[in-house]
Amino acid sequence: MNRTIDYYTELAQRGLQPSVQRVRILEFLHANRIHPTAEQIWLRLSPGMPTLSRTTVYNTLKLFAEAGIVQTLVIEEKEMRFDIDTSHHGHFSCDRCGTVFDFTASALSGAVPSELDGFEIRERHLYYKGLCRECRTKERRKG
Amino acid sequence: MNRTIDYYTELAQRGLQPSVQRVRILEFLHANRIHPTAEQIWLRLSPGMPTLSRTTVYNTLKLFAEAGIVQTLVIEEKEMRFDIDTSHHGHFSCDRCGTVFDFTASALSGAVPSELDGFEIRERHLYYKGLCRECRTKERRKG
DNA sequence: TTACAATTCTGTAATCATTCCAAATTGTCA
DNA sequence: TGACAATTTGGAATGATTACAGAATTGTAA
Ligand SMILES: [Mn+2]
Ligand SMILES: [Mn+2]
Ligand SMILES: [Zn+2]
Ligand SMILES: [Zn+2]
Repeated sequence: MNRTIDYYTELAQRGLQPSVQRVRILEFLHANRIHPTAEQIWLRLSPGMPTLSRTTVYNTLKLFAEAGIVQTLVIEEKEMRFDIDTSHHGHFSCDRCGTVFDFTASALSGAVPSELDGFEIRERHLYYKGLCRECRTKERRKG
Repeated sequence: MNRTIDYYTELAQRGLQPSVQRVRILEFLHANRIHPTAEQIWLRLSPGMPTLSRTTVYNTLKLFAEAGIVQTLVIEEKEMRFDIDTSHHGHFSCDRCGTVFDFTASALSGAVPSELDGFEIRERHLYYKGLCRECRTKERRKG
């Protein structure tokens, strides 16, 4: 089982040229389901690809988003996150540790309120914010 | 009926000093339910208050958010919007004209999925993106 | 009122994620 | 191999937001 080949062909089948950079970024997204930012991806890949440019990471993620390979999450101001899981699900962002958790959300698949009759809905997002279980425990210990 | 006095006392009751700038910004938010950005508020208020600083608008909105007077919306990357309506409701953002619409969303009041047992939920947001009715019509005409 | 401290406001500089852009590199195919 | 197109690179530009330090305003007590 050669993952690199898998992702190489996945890109080719979608009509995207499977450059080394694109395959590595796609690999990273599949292997690290952490809703990373562009910067996080660059930080993790650049040791193994010293010439990798931040701009390439940004360009590639934009390309992937347009091709429907990833969905973009805007939860915190300023930083965009990328999710290789494009299915309908909700996100919980911890204010303390910054982790973004997935959760099942039937609300995203149900009917649209009549107030939006005639609107064309292209994306639906549900996100919660607060403290994750671990961080909540830690906060309690401190008081 | 003197709105200025109303908002003056509203701030005072919340323990916030009702400065001229704060009252004007609060007035604006009540009168213009457009989920404005800080920049929009500044652009609309500065003609009548030539010395108003952008920084003051940002500081005041942060203060209002901490006091629970407004809720902050992060829908588009980079720009934060402010909503004087802090009740649970969903938002639809039009990709074409940028307008942010409200809609009723029972999903925001319901039960939390068991995946988030033990989590402390502080905020819930539901937002859709796409084309509003008007923009959809315009797009169709063009083909 | 007056004086002084505390709070608020102002304007410029700094920050930082993202985008722009032109040059360099790589891929395609005759 | 040679030409042309697509992709990558890295440094500069952008733009919303924040930091900061001095100026203005307000509150308080004599
Ligand atoms: Mn996810
Ligand atoms: Mn609203
Ligand atoms: Zn946490
Ligand atoms: Zn529209």
